Parts: sequence; C-alpha cells; structure tokens
Amino acid sequence: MVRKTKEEAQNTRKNILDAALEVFYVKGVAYSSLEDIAEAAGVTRGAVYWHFKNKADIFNELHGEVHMSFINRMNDTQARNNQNAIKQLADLCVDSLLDIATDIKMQKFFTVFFMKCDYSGDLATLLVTQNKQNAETFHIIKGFFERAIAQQVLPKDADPHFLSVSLFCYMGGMIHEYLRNPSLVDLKKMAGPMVDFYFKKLL
Amino acid sequence: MVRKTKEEAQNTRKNILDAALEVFYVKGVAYSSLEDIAEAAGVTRGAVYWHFKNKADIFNELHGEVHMSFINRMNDTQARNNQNAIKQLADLCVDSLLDIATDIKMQKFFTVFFMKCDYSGDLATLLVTQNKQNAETFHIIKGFFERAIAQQVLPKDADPHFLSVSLFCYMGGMIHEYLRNPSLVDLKKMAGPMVDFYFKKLL
DNA sequence: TTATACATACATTCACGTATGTTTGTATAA
DNA sequence: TTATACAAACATACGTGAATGTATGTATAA
Repeated sequence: MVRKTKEEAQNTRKNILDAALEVFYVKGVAYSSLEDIAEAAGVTRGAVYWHFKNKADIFNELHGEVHMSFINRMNDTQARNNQNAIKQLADLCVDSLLDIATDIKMQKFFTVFFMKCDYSGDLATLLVTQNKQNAETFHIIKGFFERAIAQQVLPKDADPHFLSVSLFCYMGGMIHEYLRNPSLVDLKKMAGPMVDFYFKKLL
Repeated sequence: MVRKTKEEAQNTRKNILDAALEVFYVKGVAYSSLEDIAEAAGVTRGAVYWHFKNKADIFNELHGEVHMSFINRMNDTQARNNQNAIKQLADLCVDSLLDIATDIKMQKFFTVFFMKCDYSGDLATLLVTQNKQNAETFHIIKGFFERAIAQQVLPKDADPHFLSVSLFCYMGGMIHEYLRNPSLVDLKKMAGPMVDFYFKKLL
C-alpha cells in the first residue's frame, strides 16, 4: 500500500509533525527516536526519512510554524496603526499570553522549546535561527514604542530600544515560569495585571 | 595506581564535576557521554561511576551547587535587615546580574541549565527539584517586599505575591535572554537600569 | 513508463551499566 | 608496633541494546 496521492502525502507529513510534537513533549527531543515518532504517526521510519532529513529537521520545521503564527499576529495588529500604539502593544501581549495559557498545543510547543530540548549538536544552529527570529520580533515591538512616541503617548526622551528589551525579557520570563510552574504564575488570571504593571508607569 | 587518600578522592570528584560542566557547556548534556566527561577529567569511566550514579546524578550535583551559592547570598543580604528592604532587594538583583555577566563559570552553568539540557527522562525530576528551590527563592524575595511594607517603604495595599512573581519573571527573562544573545541584552551595562526600571514603578 | 511515497532490511556505531581486576590506604587486633 | 584483613578508589573488560543512516524493495499515481 504505497504511492499515495500528493494530497495524502502532505497529510502524512503533517501527521508526522503533529506526532513529533506530542512525542517531543512527552519524552523530550533528545530522548525521542525517529522510531517513536514514526510509530506515533502510524508510519515507519521510511516515511519520516522521506519527508525529513533527520530529527533536527523536524524540530526546525515545528519551530518555524510557531514563529510564523506569532509574526503574523503582530503584523495584523500593527496594520491597524491608527490606534494608541501602547494600548495595541499591551493588548497584543495580553492576547499572546492568554493564547498560551489556553491553547494546549501552544503550551506543548513552548514547553518543548524551553525545557525539552538540548540546543547542541545539530540543534545548535537553531539558536542562531531563534536569535534572528527574535530580532525580527524585537524590531516589531520597537516599532510600537516608536509610534507611541510619534503619537506623543510616550515622552520624546523615552528609549524604544531599552523598553523593547525589558518588555521582551519580561514576557519571555512569564511564559517560561508559567510553563515550568503554572500554579505559581497563573497566566489566565495574571496575564492582564502583569502586563498592566509593566505599562502602568509609562503613561 | 589506585587507592588514593580520602583527600585525593574528593579532589578527583571535584575534577569530574568541573570537567562535566565544561563538557556539558560545549556538547550539551544530552550529547555528552560519561566517556567524554571522564576523558576531560583525566580519569576513566570507572572513576565517574564510582563517584556518581549516572549523568543525571552529576547534573543534579552541579545544579545544587549553584542554587546554594544564590541562597547563601540572599540570606546574607537579608541578615542585614535594618536597611530599606527595597533598596536591599534592588541591589541584590543588580549584584546577581552583574555576577552572571562577569563570572564565566556562572554563565556556563546557566547556559547549560537554560539551553543545553533536555529535562526529560532521568532529568525530569530536576524540574520538580527546581520548582521547590525556586519556591524557596521566591519566598525570600516575598520577604523583602513584606518587610518593605512594614517599613512603610511600600504602601499597605501592595501585593507581595504579585510583585515577587513579576520580579521573578523579569529577572529570569533577563538572564535567559542575555545568555542567548549577549549583544541584545548587555547585562554589564543594562543590569542597573533594567532593575531600576522595575523598582521605579513601585515608588 | 517513471518517479513518487513509502515499507523493509541491513550494517554500523556508540553509549550504557556492570562485572571484574588491581593496588593501596587504613582500621584493628595481637 | 606491626602484621593482617578489609575496603576504598579507581582502571579495564565485557555484553547488550538501541538508534542511526542507508540501501533496497514495491506498488501506484501521474
């Protein structure tokens, strides 16, 4: 039973990626074999090697997916640039956090990225990729602050770079701590107040 | 050439731990074999297995060391509890960040913990341990805020729990981002301003 | 017909845990 | 005090399993 249609092939590819996320989440990237992934996807390693070069390739693909969804969301928000940029940015932060707090797949993604992965060997290049993608995210955030200054929502002497860095660290820390210990940082309840706390003194 | 004295034995044990940190930092915990560590320490796997149960045991030991040094520092600061608690806490944060920005061994420690380790399998229990230890750290931080309220440095309606959580996330994010991309978050220069930025909101 | 989309089979490597060997500090009894 | 027994502190050797990448087989969509 082979030679599926192109559509079917794309489907098994997607199944492999979905299965990989699940296996990575449960066993960790380092301890997951391609056999594990294949089994979870209902195929053999042959199929996995047909669609992907190796484990790192699969992991890269997963990472790209998440990054894209976040970039798209940010650009969508940015597109409506008539409103108060600070409010837009604050809403964007809260929405993102609530998304992570709600969407189980997102949680699995970030848990894998933060805690179930050793960024060494083949995966070391991903750190470089992540830095580039973070720079992209960072640049967009900076844009919000710059527009806020132009809108005179922030004072002229506000430092967009500094603000972006601090916000970036704050957000990353929240996501990380939430995933590590949801009972300590209950994002569903605290996302709003936590973000407000950051933006409070800026206005 | 065997049966060293007790003192010598403790020394090789320390050598193994030092070598392990180095190997973990370069190759990642998941991709480091006990042979790698033994070779770096100038011994054989026999010595490693004599002093430690397995790789996870070594990693646990390393983690405990770092945690202890931080707890000690916090308790030392806390002991001088005559001063302004907020100022103490702020100084503590800046000092810790500068320490990490300066001490290469610390950087290797945290780089391994954040990016060179898959917390799965045998290492999964470390997440639980870390949570307990974080709770300890968290409790001490909370104490600072509570004393600040008692000192009337903070208003009575300030929420120590909330403040501790946000500070904890902020600090963790800074360390993580610094290690991932030192050029983006230059801790040596930004540690002071970043911490000030947080505490400014409180006063 | 041919390349696609896999499944199956194979060879190799590597790391792990354990078992065993060896030497010598060290405690104890005579 | 010294001889002796024991166990500490490793090194070496062994067996095993597991995962990897590739090579090959095969049925079918295009």
